[in-house]
Amino acid sequence: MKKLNRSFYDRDTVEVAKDLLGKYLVHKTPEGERIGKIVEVEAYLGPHDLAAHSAKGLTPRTKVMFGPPGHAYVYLIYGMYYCMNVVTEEEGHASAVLIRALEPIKNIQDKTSGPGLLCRAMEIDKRLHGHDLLSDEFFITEGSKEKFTIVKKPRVGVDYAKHWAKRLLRFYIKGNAFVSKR
DNA sequence: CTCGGGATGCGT
DNA sequence: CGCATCCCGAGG
Repeated sequence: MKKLNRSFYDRDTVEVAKDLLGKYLVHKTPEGERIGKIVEVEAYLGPHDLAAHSAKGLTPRTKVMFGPPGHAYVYLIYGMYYCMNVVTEEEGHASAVLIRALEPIKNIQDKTSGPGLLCRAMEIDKRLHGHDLLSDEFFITEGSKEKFTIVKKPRVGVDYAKHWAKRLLRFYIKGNAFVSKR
């Protein structure tokens, strides 16, 4: 299937987030090619978005978010899970889309309903932090041409972000069984 | 250097 | 609701 190109990611973050639904995340590991369909995402809109890591400015950790679009921003959360984001918009904009749930398509054994779980199932860890998603081992492709309704909700776990916590920046495929339960 | 807390998930 | 488990970022 056709790999998404740079210009797909170099667009408005909310548009990229919604368009990522239904696409296929592919990671080629030594054990085989792991593929999951993206069914849930969240948009993080840059340094002015108090829920975004980039709101703390350009630090060693967030440097990738400030970089060019189409790269993976992977970080460790609560000392035990990794979360994966796709960097969006032009360099310096520091926006990203968090991948929150996948529907297993190929070579996936473990659970994928949640950002930490899907990284474990896809073998995504800090080695892939900053990785270019136009590479040949880790990328996103077009999905099936199915029709679906997109549900919009507040983002999960960002109550600290004042009015930004209320914004409807979480998107998922209505009725999909693999959307995370929260 | 210390220290508080986190875009989580699971068990109670 | 508690907790695992550790890196980051702020402050001294």
